[in-house]
Amino acid sequence: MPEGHTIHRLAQDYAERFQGTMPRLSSPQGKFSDAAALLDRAELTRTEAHGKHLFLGFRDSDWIHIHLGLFGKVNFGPAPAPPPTDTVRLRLADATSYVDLRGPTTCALITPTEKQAIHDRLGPDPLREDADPAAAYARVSRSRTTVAALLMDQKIIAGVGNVYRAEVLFRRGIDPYRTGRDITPGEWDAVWADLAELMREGVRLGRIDTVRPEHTPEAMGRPPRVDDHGGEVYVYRRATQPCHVCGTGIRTADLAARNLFWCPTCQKP
DNA sequence: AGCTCATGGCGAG
DNA sequence: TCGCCCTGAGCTG
Repeated sequence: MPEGHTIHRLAQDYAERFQGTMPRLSSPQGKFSDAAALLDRAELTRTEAHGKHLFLGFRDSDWIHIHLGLFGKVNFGPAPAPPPTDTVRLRLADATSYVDLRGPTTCALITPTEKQAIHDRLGPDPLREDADPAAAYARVSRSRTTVAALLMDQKIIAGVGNVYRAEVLFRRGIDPYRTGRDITPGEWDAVWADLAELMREGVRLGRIDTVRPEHTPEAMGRPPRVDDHGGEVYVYRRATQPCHVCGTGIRTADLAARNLFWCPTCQKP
């Protein structure tokens, strides 16, 4: 379940196992059979991530565009690959390993032109070298929309999802309902820098950890936290529980069909 | 067995 | 803003 860090990690993992090899491609589910047949035993030449979009490059100019959506999952394993279940959209397999893709919103064969169009409609990605935070701020600072909604808008900044949005706003002490035009350049710089650091750590660890050392359960004398999404966070899915910093009950609300979480004390208007 | 919910995003109105 | 698409886990009964 994917925010940008997951996708960048997947780009690395696909490359580590298959780059330079000519894997078998198949679509046991059937929805990607034609393209899989076309690229069967073609060389995987490179992989790339931009925000939540994953690109697998074959030969010189064939790309598979993958977007996991909310439900998509990727599972790697060692050869021999087990018989696939009927929900596997795409399997890559070679002599040493296999990888199964299930439930993606998108899995499509695209041209370099179509790939470029996807890059063009995405905002800068804090995990990419070519990212320009000023381009994002130019749009944020002109908008009357809430900063919480802007952070989820992939045209403005690519790769941030519901967890990073809630956590970075908490860490910077920013009320989620402030508007974009109310965010100062200094605040945006700090949000961007924080996201870049948190997401890089997310790629490395494969999970979202946002709690500073001084606020961990051990440091605060609290019992160790058990959470079903795996990471240590300040506010995400902690509605009504006490804030790790000030003890105020964490609040939650619907914002653009997603659950928003924040501390009304630590995040001042 | 059926319901609800989840780190996402699209198109219609 | 709503409905819809993709899947699976964790409930309830």
